[in-house]
Amino acid sequence: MPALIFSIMDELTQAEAAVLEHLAQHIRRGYCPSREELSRAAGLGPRGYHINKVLDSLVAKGYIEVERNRARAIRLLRTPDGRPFRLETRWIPLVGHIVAGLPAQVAVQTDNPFAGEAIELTEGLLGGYDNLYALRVKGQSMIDALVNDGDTVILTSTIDIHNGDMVAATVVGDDGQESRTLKHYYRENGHVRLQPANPMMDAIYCHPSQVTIEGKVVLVIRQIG
Amino acid sequence: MPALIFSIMDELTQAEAAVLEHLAQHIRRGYCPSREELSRAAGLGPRGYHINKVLDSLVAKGYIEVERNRARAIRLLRTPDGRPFRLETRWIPLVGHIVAGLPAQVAVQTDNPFAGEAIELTEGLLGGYDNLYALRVKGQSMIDALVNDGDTVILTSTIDIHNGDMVAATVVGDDGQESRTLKHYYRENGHVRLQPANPMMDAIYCHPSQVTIEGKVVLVIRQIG
DNA sequence: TTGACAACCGAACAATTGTTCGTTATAATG
DNA sequence: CATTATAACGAACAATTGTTCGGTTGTCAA
Repeated sequence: MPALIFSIMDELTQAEAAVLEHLAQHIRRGYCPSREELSRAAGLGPRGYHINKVLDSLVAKGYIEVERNRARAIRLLRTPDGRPFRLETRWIPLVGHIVAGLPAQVAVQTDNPFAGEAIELTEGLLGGYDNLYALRVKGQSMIDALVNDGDTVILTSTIDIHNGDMVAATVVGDDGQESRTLKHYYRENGHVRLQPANPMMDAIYCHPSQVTIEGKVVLVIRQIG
Repeated sequence: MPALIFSIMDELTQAEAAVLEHLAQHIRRGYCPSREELSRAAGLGPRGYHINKVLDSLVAKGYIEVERNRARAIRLLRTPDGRPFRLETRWIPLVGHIVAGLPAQVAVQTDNPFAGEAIELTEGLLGGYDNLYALRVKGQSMIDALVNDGDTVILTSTIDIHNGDMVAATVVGDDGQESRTLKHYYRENGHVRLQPANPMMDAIYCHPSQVTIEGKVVLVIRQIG
């Protein structure tokens, strides 16, 4: 889901925009600037403490929050362009691979759950899910799910699966052979329908006992180049 | 690309871990805590300024940077689990849609280039590219590129395209009909080969004059559920 | 011009916050 | 047990930083 639209924005004076820009840059590099630094940034002289007026205005317009009588205690809520300024990212552990047919080779869990590789993602991509982990796809066995070799799949191990969810499932075929696929899951009168994402492919029908759900697919990422 | 491996980590004392955790939480919520707050968080009494020892140790271990004689001037470099703590995300403007066959309907540019929808992504996903924009895929015309209805494609308008790059290209057919596709681009002896990502599909060959490159595809994102 | 008003400057003040230093407590070591 | 070292505490101090207030400048309207 893309972000909200912030086209309705209060106008910013030149000083206000300068202060916001300086704030954003400084905070990204570590911590909040003092009012004197901000004052300089706004072109208000070395100790022009008129900066409070500017800050008050920015508070009124909803861009920042200021804690009174505390040093460098300004919270940046939105950047000059009006977008929310958040510091919310999450590291998703990459726990293994999905290989053609084979059961997923889930990496050994060390004592530190974050010891291995991981991917940093913005909260906005993760849809509020918890218990997330990532698998790297090896080979082209998932092409019917529109997932290519090298793609990264983010899954949640949350247990409740609803009809229509895309899941990583292990299917035991009639010949006893196991295979793992990414499919849309439908539970319907006594059997399980696994529907490929590619509408040109046919669904698989099987008995519930043949299917083990590994997790629900939340996100697929394909980095190119 | 997943992040580096941080399995080699200095051990943290309980106090150090507590301080780091408190720092991370506080900074995520806006700004850096003072040493007194940190002291409490580490269980070191209301004004136990032994906190400096803990901070020095964390500096030595590379977790934080401290600016001397400045209030709340602590830079968090890594979270307690050893992962880099960065605040680097970018908002990619969603400028329009790719619709089956039709030329991309690029949204009207307002005076504010960030007025419309946008997607916040971590730098790690963007591979250092600049001039990025996002297109939302409508319909299933890109399935041969393993891109589904609803997927988001991130492109860079950087002009230099190399052989093998995945590009958004507009192709003028022999009948004069325009169509837009996502394909791998190869320039080879006098003609252009556009190779679908799906290895089961065939390439398209055409004359350079028939092809207009819109941009290079950097990332494909599919949000599910 | 004159008055009202807002923007801007600078200095004094007050509060917070970081630093230093001496002391006490606890643990380790012989 | 004595000794040493380290951790912890708290108060005094110093530096930074936020706040207030009086003043200057400039603009606009009457």
